[in-house]
Amino acid sequence: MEQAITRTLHALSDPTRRAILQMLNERDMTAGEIAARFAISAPSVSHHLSVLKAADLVTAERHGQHMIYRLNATVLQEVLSLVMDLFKVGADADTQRKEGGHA
Amino acid sequence: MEQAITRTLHALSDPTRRAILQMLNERDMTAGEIAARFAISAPSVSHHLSVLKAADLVTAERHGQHMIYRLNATVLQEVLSLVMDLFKVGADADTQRKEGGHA
DNA sequence: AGAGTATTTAGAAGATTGGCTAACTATCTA
DNA sequence: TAGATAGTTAGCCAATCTTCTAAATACTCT
Repeated sequence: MEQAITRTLHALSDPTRRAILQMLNERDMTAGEIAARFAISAPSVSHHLSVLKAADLVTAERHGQHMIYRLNATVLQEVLSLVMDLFKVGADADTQRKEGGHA
Repeated sequence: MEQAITRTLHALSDPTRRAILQMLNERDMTAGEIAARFAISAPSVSHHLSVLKAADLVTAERHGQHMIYRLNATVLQEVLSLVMDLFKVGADADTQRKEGGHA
């Protein structure tokens, strides 16, 4: 669980991966469509996608020749909420906790 | 700004650094007090503190022989909010980009 | 079955990270 | 001024990260 947070935050700490997540937030995309929007090679993008998948931030589904990637918005939201909760950020800790019961 | 998010998320992606932030969320502490709670060496803790300081997640103030570290809760909250906003998780992608104005 | 397209896996180079010990700087106290 | 204490900086090493090219796998179409 602690491990999961580490994996998720690490996945989010890379600008390319965040850009991928933002693209997927607009719409589902194939690996090729995603790769086409970056200067780095397709295998590198594929690797980033596997990191995001390992962190459960995206899901992948094969459609014929294509792999369709989809944002796992729930997990992203949960982890960020969890981190916020973890630190009870903000001077007013009780304001933070009211919304806390999510998972 | 994009760079700042990367630095902050990277700083948060290490379990030791998150533990330090949680400790500082309870109360301000000296470098020595923090170091004493970990199995790793004092120089290693000092390095983690410098990473957190570079990410503006903590501030440091000298008090005589001691360095007192303090959580910068505002920055932590802002960055996490920013990331949530960035992906506007769970919401319609339509509203997503409009609310960019935060910090 | 064979050719072509989409994507991943393998293996390697180069950069970065996180840990260590040793040495340095800064401050306090005698 | 010298010695002790607190913390950081420097230099090193092993592990991990990001990227690449080349090769393998998965699927479609003829």
